[in-house]
Amino acid sequence: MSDDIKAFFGKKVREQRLSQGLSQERLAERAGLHRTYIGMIERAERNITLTNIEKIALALRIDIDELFRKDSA
Amino acid sequence: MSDDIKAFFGKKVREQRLSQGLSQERLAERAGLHRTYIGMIERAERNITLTNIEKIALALRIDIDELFRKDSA
DNA sequence: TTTTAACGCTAACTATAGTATGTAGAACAA
DNA sequence: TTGTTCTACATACTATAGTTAGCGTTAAAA
Repeated sequence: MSDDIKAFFGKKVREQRLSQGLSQERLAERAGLHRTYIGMIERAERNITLTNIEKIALALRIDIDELFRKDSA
Repeated sequence: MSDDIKAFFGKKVREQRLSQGLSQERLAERAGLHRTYIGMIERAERNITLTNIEKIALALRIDIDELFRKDSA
């Protein structure tokens, strides 16, 4: 349950990142976060906070709620 | 910016909680969190993590993305 | 009144998120 | 080959989230 949500979020980030042809490093630069941190998020190894969720959404140029929508579309 | 999102989220939680006629304490019980913690979230004093975002959404019986939608409707 | 419910706010301890460094390996290009 | 890019992973430090206890206030109920 508490792990599912991290896996869900990580998958969403990876989906969005790859669909935009971004590397983890490029996304990290855009978001002002570290290269390895993005990897940890995608691998569901970190319980990310609200402010970093926002940074990633901004870096992906999408709304936050899109990172939580169940239908990927 | 990093504070706006906390305020935005806190307002959303409060809106939803009040619209369901719940006290902070009742919501806290449902979510398995502490009374004062819910207050801190609503007052934008805490940078909440993903797993607690999920707990609150579950306690409010709504999807997480609803807590991030800009149109309250 | 006083009792109760709800909330704000402070303070403090413990757990862990945030952040960075370094190593290794796969894939592909020169 | 050698070099580059991308990613996984393993630590590890420090900043802060998670959590609880306690006190004060307001408002309504008894």
